[in-house]
Amino acid sequence: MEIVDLSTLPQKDTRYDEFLKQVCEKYEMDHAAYAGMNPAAGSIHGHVTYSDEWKAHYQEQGLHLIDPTLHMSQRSIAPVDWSRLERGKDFQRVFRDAHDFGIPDQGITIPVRGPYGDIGLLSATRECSREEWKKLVGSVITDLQSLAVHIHDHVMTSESISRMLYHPTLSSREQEILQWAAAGKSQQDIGDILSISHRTVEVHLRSAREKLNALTTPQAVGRAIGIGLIYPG
Amino acid sequence: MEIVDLSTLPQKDTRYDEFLKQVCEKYEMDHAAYAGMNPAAGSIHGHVTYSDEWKAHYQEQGLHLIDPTLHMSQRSIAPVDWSRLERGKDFQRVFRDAHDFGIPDQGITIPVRGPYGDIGLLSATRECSREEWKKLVGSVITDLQSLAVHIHDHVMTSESISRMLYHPTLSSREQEILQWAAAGKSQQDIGDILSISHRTVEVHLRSAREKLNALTTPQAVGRAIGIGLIYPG
DNA sequence: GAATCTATTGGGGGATTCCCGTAGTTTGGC
DNA sequence: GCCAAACTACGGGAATCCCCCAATAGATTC
Repeated sequence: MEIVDLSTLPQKDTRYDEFLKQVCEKYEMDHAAYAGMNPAAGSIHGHVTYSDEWKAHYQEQGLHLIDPTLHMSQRSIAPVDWSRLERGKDFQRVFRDAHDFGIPDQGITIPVRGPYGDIGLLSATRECSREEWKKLVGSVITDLQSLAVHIHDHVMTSESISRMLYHPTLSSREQEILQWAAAGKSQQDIGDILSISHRTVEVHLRSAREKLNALTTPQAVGRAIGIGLIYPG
Repeated sequence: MEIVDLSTLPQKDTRYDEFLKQVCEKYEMDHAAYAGMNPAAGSIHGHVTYSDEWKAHYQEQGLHLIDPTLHMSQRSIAPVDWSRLERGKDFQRVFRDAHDFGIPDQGITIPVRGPYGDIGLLSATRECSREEWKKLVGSVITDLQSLAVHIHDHVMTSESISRMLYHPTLSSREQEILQWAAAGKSQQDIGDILSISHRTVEVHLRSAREKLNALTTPQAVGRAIGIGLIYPG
């Protein structure tokens, strides 16, 4: 996974940073962050109101690989209050570091999903008492959900980023062969079915794995199904 | 695609119908409808406040195959006002029929996506002037977005739906290991992660394949994702 | 015409999966 | 208490997958 800090791009679009700042002000938050990711394409990109030092540290340390807020988002639909995250090793690591940069572990993340396996996350943090936080969240969560959809939709439909993040396209042969693999056929079977060498089948499977950023065929099949390139066989 | 009317099931859960009715009342709508679909698994299920006659007609005619509100939802993240739908052949067909059953073509559909490729749609309609409708939508859309997430999350995690769709149930260990396989881990990797022998991992994968009636692990992963037992890793 | 991409086939070899067993412990239900 | 099922663990051997390499033909692009 590679991190792309959208604010450093040449076609930098300051509207998003501005947008996040406004979110902070309007909803009385310390920080707001948007992250978009596409596991199949293997990319993460984002806008944050955090300090540049934290951004640099986060990227240097590869914290995106263990960030529990990112992991959570891969399986949740509903907003997740950080207090409900599992207090594991990764959590300790990320939030201990975050604390050193003045970022509290009191926050909320709202995931939204797009049609191409893309995931958008809108997070907001605030340092205050637990009671105060609960009350705040209750009063702004529906607005934040709406904003999360809005910003993710906006980012994904913008030309510059969508080209980077769009789900990979398999060649018709790759798609065909992956479909047979999902149907439980071995490489030899597929070769016989398509009247080609099982060697060739393996080549196509490999390139399909590469395009889907998958380490194994099972993972490739899973991702292809997840983004609708093939169907469960 | 097969349609399942959740309200006709023996384990019928009237809370959803009740919920939709309340949505109508609270937000001054004529009708509200929830539809959940999983293109990968090829299923559609739903709750509606429409008349039984319309439900029957809809299913008999197979209107779900051409319903533009369903099609739209497969590629959109943001809410879609029906006035923005393409006025094509399918639109004419569905909404002409709908009109005969007292359902207006003024409505809005809010799509939400889950981690398994599942899509939830919350729709609401109201017969009134264009100005009135615009004003109404503006004032309730954020609430509806929030409700859409809520109901879809609820339906997808409810026991009844998963039982209804006849899913083989994997043991927690099998599910866990299959999830790691979908994440691209080898049997040896998984054994190391879970601190068990890679032989044992293979046993669990085998029984998972048997339960899913799959010939290979890729097929098992695909099916498990298709029916929502695991998510693409 | 050259370069690039895709589809195709092949060899060799190591890594991995998969199927055939056996067997002890735990867990939950009857 | 008993039984079925799940979970754990181990091993041999065959099948399969996966990765390295190279090579040809056709289509498209520059």
